[in-house]
Amino acid sequence: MNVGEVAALAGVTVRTLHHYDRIGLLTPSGRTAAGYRQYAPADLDRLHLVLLYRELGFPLEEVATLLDDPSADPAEHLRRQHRLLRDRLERTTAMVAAVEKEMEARSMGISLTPEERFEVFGDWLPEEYAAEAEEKWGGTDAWAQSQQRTRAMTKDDWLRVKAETDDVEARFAEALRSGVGADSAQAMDLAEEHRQQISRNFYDCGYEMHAGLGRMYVEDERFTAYYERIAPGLAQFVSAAIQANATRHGS
Amino acid sequence: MNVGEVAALAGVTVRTLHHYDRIGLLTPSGRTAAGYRQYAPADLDRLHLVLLYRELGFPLEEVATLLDDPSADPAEHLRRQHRLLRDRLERTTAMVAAVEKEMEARSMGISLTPEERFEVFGDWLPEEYAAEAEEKWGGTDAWAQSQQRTRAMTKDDWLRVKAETDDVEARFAEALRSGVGADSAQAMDLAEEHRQQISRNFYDCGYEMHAGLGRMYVEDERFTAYYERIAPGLAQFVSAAIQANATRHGS
DNA sequence: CTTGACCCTGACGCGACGTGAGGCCGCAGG
DNA sequence: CCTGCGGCCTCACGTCGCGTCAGGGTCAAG
Repeated sequence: MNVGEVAALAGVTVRTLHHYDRIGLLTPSGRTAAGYRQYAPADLDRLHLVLLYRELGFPLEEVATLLDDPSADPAEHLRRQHRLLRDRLERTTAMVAAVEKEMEARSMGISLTPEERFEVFGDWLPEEYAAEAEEKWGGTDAWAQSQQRTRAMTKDDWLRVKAETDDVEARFAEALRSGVGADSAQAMDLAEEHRQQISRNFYDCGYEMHAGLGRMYVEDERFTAYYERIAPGLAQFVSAAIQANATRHGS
Repeated sequence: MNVGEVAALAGVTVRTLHHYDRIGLLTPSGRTAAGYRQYAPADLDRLHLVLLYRELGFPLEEVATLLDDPSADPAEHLRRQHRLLRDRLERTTAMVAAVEKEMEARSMGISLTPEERFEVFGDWLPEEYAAEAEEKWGGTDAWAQSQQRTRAMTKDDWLRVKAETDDVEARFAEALRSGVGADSAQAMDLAEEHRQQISRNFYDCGYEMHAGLGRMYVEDERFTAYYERIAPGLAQFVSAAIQANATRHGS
């Protein structure tokens, strides 16, 4: 098959295929004497995967690394795409619910708080993150462990975990409001609880790794945003408390 | 509220807010003496709408026109967003189903045809299109009519329409395969049937408007892709048949 | 042997920001 | 009082995923 046919079949432009060829994401397996690109069935398979990952928000470069990973067979890709699509489904459902909630509220003359309204944008444990998390930490033991455990979670498990998390976060916020320092025993104890919670629910999180996480809370804007939405200054506070706790344990 | 706080609340970067300010999409309603951006609650409302439309794939410029349209009250936006989100939900569900189908097939050692695999990318009556269609034709009578009628459709209605459409398309494909010309009576009759189908189900489609549609089938790559997926050469064929039919009626 | 559809390779443009650079607030601590 | 230090400001250039010509070869049908 030549470019035009493939483009029509897959619903993309010819230019897109040229682009994928040039960046090495999808090189047609053959060329005619005149230089025409010739796509084999295997190329179509690959294109299919590419388009799905693209749709899910992966940058093309990462799609390439995913597809060129020799340790990932086709079934692996299907499973991953299935997971990501279901995440997306969940997120979209949540957004629909949020809009319906707002419509309801409007029709009753009530108005929601800003926090309520942006809720769905803040609760980004969603696909966008799933994609990136995998790039950053995919392949690490922690990641594998986390994947394994979360896959085994039922909806109830998940709600329990969420409740636990919310609880610690709320108590962090309270500590912050009450004015105690991030290096106070109270704050450090909360940090320790946070660490153990992660270890229990996701992956073995040692002090060093926990400290790394803490740093991320202030360096990655989205994590910062997550904590700032709970209370202004909370990202810094939690991060500092985690460092203090790690230091306390290390010394 | 200043930029940082708003950014944290909404889960976007400060730079994004700067950008929205510069392009006039979201201008903070005030500035301090020092030039600091000051966001009022109304600005947050607007930001919320912006982010939802953005998430739904609208280009920012179009978001601006949507939001600045004085004839669109907040409830209107909510309804539209609700609609678009539900479209997205449907599409994602279809994609999940497609992946599951492929997993099933793999596990049974069967392999799908390329057409089957790209199906979900071809059946783009989805959000992506909804967004664009509204930009191109929003405000025209045809669009309004179509909106009104499709809103009133039940799921069964929709399936019936889809079946009708598939039928005519299949007969077009058959005509093409049988080798009759696009200007044959057979082809023109099919074109006429196509026109009446649109008139019945969507909006009054006169010969001139139909000819315009036909042109689009070959000029817009995605329409072309849609027909090419049914049979190679079908986009041209249908388009030509429509022109011929319009000419026949006009002369 | 022409014609028209399809293919090629540059190369520039664009949308939606990311990412510094260089410099001005503003307020807590010495 | 001034000195940090985080937050804010405005350029301004960089990036990603293509869109869109420009200039030219290719191929099947008539």
